Amino acid sequence: MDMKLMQEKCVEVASLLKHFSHPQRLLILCYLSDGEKQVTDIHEAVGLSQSQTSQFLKRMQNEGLLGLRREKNYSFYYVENPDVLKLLKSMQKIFCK
Amino acid sequence: MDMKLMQEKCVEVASLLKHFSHPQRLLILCYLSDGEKQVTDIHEAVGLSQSQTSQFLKRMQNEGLLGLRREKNYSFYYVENPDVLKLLKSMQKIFCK
DNA sequence: TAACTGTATTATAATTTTATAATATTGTAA
DNA sequence: TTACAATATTATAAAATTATAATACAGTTA
Repeated sequence: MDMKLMQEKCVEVASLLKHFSHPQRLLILCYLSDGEKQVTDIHEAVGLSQSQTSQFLKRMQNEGLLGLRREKNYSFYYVENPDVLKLLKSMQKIFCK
Repeated sequence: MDMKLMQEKCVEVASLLKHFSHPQRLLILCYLSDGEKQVTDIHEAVGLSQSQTSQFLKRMQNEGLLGLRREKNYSFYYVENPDVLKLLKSMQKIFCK
């Protein structure tokens, strides 16, 4: 792979990986890696404030990592980007064995 | 894997992944993933200033991602952390095909 | 030893991210 | 329709990161 192409890839991938670089936000992603969850469950599971959890989720949704499904007055977030899911799985193999 | 353990892992892994979250720094890591390189080569390859390249390299060395070998008046940096190397390879599979 | 090359350091400004608190919105159930 | 639960938004303060410029240092070579 040539440097020029690699550079472009790195811009794209780094902007995804920004979201992996915060402990509880990474935990959110791991938590979501086995299926959709509602906001309150997420914020209680990872120990972030409701506000910050909501902000993080929204941002990750805006940037295409997560998807959102609304039902009743719940918001269910899930990992939408398939590459992100792949990466989470392979990180679990590398770091959690 | 339980939440408590996962939380600890995420603290550790997120601090590694911080270094993946900047485009040219990620490019440095990719560039080094096929072997050691000297600083000038690195900064020319990735298009960062000499100063910033040196700062990034030093920081990644301090945090255990990179190793350093000195020869003559050159500094050769290489990926020292084997998990980082594994992750780089698996990212290349996911994002660069 | 003087000049040069490669690398590191320092200081600082600019920007981005993170954290926190307060409040707003929306749907649901009493 | 009131009250409540779930989620979102806003503003702002604090902290961390990134960028830039200037300079220092160390080894090499003329």
